[in-house]
Amino acid sequence: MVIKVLVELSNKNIDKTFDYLVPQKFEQQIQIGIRVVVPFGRQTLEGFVLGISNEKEFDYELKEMIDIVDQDIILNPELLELGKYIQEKTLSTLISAYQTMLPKALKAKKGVVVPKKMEHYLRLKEKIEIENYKGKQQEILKIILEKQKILKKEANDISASSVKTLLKKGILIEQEEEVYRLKHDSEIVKKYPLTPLQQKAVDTILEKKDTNTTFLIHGVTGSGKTEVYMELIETLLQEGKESIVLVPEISLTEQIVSRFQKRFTDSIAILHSRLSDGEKYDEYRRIARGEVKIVIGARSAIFAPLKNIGMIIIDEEHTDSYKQDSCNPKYHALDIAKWRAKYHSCPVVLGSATPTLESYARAKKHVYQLIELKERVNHKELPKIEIVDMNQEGKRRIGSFSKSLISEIKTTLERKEQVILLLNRRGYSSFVSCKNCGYTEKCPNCDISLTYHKTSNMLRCHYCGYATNLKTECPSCGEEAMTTLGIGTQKIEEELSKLFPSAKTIRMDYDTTSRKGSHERIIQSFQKGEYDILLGTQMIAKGLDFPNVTLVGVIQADTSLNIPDFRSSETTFQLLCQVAGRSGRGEKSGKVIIQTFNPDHYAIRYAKTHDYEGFFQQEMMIRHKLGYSPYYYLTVVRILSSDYNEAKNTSSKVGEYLKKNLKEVILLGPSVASVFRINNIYRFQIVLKYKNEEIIRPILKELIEHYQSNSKIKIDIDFDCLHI
DNA sequence: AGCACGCCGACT
DNA sequence: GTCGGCGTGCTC
Repeated sequence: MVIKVLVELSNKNIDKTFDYLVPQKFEQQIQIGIRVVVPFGRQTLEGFVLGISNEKEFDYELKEMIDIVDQDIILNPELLELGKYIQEKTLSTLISAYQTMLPKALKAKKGVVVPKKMEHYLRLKEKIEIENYKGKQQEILKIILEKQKILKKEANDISASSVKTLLKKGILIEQEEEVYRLKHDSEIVKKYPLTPLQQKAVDTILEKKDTNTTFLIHGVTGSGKTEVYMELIETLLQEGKESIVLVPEISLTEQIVSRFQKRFTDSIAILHSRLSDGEKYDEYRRIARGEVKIVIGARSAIFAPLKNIGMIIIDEEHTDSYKQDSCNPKYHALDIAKWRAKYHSCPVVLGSATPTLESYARAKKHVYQLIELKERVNHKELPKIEIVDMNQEGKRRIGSFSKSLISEIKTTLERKEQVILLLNRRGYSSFVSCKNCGYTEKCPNCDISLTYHKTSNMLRCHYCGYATNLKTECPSCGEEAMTTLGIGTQKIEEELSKLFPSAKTIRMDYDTTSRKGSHERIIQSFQKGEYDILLGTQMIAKGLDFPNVTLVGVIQADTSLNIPDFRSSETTFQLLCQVAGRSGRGEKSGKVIIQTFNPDHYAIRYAKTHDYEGFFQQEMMIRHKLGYSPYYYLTVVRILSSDYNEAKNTSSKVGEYLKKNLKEVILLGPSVASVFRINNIYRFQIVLKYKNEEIIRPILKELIEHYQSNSKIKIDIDFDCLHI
């Protein structure tokens, strides 16, 4: 027997299988999709079995495989196919596609470490008469009779000496078994009756539950999308069908997840980044063995190896973390969802209060079926939003707080209600703005905020390469106040403690949530009313449901507006709508105050009136005019090298090549990437704007292959990129 | 990733 | 003449 094995060769793009002989003793256990250990050169590696045959194709001597890693199949036929699709779609290696689909413990690796958790159990050796035993011994044996086995630890807690005696007498035997790490506690919760609107949404989707249809639920914040999802899932569950639910990031949507968990108890598996490798392995195994009917998790949960999927739900579908863009393969969970839904012939359900322009445009063109939920379940109006023009505040403001925000916080606290304050600072790319008036310099060619490059002290457009010297004097108001400094949550926290010394504030940002479980702790203590004010970055904007929050304040809406990205208006609008939706979810109606230096910006104006449709129309017009998504697809080709000249020269060469071969494609660049140097690797980029993906794929494939053997240059492609 | 092969500079 | 620098290429 000969097997074809795909091994991981980190770095190098050797993406082919190697053939090995199978020793007789393993032949029975060999299946396509399991992992085996093979000798590779002088090293020993794990790899996936992708093919089995009886004769060798080559005339040289084959080596023998060493061992089998798995009894069960890791890559089932669907995942094997899916990997090929990802390879094709993202032009990445097949092995990297398979590796990203799997939890760490099941990836093919070097040294073999399977994190198994073992426990000692006690079982009966043979049938007994319970009456023959008294006291503690009887107590232990009763449990075993009822549950077949008992944890030795538990039995020891009852009476260690009795355990010893029973073992010695040969009445009990001890066995070691692999166990799951996570406890799945059950707590039955009441089902909320659906509103007529929710019921209608459920009915509409269930009508097509056996078809490969994509639905877009456009539901205002508080319209009860989660209840709709749960109802759909329950209906499918009764038919024996499984569901996947994607949420942006479990720790940020803790409240939603716990509602799912309570309703579906032990038929649900929760996958998220804060599980340990062992816990992830356990959850994955439960899914693969068919012990789980519902999988809820962030992006990678889309690969959950369920075998009879009835529906894939993507909540907050506009979330950009559904696209993996930091490492290869750069895939979007929505594409994977569509592929799997086609495979299982089931619907995809997207939900958002602020869908991406792409999704909403598709819904309008009837590519997706649109479902509107325009009412909150509490039948209250959406919270009233007040825009505060910070240009007009002058001396009235105290620090970062306008007069109206201060007085609203004051009255809200007096009413014993809670406040959420959002500081939507995003630190990843530095742009320069005026401390005095909020002005940000934009590229004359691209209408994109310029990025500050410290090394050259220049402002650059990383779309087209335009560059200008940094001026400290603001071109708008004339003040010497152009600065890269931003305000941070810590500074705001300080100001708050001075303004409202008796209010208890809790801060939630990257710094306060890095420890495991800290999100949950912050959310729970705020929910219990231990704090009056929750101050945080955008991680507080999504999904939280606190009935006692009646005021939401946005400290400075401009920060996200000025990010040098063609989606910055959309991101700002989404963020403002999302965070506004945290207010007035209970019996009392809510209020929102947005502080900004750009009160006339359309993203802010449309957010004020909760006018998604209006924003959509306006933003579509702009995207059309500037030639961005959804009118054009965007793909970015990055040229990376530790040698500056090599990177620069190659990027021009690549630019020439693309220009020559892609006549219908609009090329931007080559220019320096937004982060010009990472880890001493210089980065140049070329942006492709196009209507037909099929044209660019073979050309880019050739480009990758051409540079594959070049050790100095790395070509990195992000198909259908969200950001440039 | 490792490790051998291989083709040029400064040494016992 | 040889020792060793690490660029290039291969691993069933």
